[in-house]
Amino acid sequence: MPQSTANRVQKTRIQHQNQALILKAALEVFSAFGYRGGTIDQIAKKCGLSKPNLLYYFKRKEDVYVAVLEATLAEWLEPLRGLDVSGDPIVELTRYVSEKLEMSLKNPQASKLFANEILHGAPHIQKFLKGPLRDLVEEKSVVILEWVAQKKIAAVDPQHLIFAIWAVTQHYADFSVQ
Amino acid sequence: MPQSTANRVQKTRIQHQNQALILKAALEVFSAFGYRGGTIDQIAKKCGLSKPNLLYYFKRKEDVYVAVLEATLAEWLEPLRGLDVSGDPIVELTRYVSEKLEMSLKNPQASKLFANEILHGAPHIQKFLKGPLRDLVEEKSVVILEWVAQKKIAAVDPQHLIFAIWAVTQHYADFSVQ
DNA sequence: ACAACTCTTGACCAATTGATCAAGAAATAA
DNA sequence: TTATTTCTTGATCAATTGGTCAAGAGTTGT
Repeated sequence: MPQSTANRVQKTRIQHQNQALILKAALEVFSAFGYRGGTIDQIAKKCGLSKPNLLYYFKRKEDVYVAVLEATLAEWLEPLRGLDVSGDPIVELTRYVSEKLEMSLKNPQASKLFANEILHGAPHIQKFLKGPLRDLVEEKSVVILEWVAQKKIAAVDPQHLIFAIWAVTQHYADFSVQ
Repeated sequence: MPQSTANRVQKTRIQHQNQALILKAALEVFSAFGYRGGTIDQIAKKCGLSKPNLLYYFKRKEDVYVAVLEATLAEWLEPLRGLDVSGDPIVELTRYVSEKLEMSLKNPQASKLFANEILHGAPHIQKFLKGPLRDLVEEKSVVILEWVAQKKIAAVDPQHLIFAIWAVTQHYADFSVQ
């Protein structure tokens, strides 16, 4: 039993390969149908594994979903790193939005995945935002709060602002595809 | 058999009452969990009817969903009526967005319902846009196309612009609630 | 009161779905 | 080779869910 139980830390070549297959298929399925709409049967069929085999790598459906979110979230937040407190808020935020939009257009599936997650109250994402990625979000929240304090921008909850930018860029990406 | 079969046109008092109950509960459920996530059992329990009784008024789950969409869509498009071709595009569109945002804030459930629908490719809504509400959308599409022709705004697909405005205002509403 | 129609529901069904398990096939280590 | 670990899957389960049906309860018009 890999992954879940902790008796094996090292990953086999096969593990790497199959987990990648699963995550790729899972992104397609969950982005198209949402968490509840997507089934592990679909995912298994799409990546050519049997259902029990898929469940050998990820014990529960939710584990697959969380893994997909986690695998995509880091890349997703990347454009946020560039936010510079010493820059002009308009310029900085515009650049961020533009970078994010470009990324959304290139990867509309990830876009839909997160949009769906947010629509349902972001129950899974919040763990990550308060986990390993907490630092980044907090750091940039400070930047935004600084701008607010300097009255350069209207008073907003930084997390909400970030989320809102996500929503807007994601939807623009969705419509471009449609 | 009311509704589906056409042997009864007149609606009973009880029919009116129960259909209203169902639609209200269905809006709550579908907006919270999406179409595939929401169940008719949930809806039935929420409005105090038995499941077969609910299915007496709406034969299929999809019928309930479509009915909710239809019941909400008319009110939803209302702010669009005000778009005036002779006005300034910026002013007109800004006013529209602001009216829409206010409505979204007042009715976040409808907001989430449509957001979910759009995320999944708006499979049901398109029927309405090309149905009884086609006129309104087409009329305002002409307005937008006029602005485009006069180079007052960038070239956009009017339907996409309308959808985009929906998406943005809806998400702002969602985050305000959260 | 009577008949006709409308409404309501418990019981039931078939399909889907997330998940398990034992047992065998493959790969790896000795 | 042989033993051990990893990988794979057919068969199977329990729960959920959309939907049906027949029979009874309630309502309404005459």
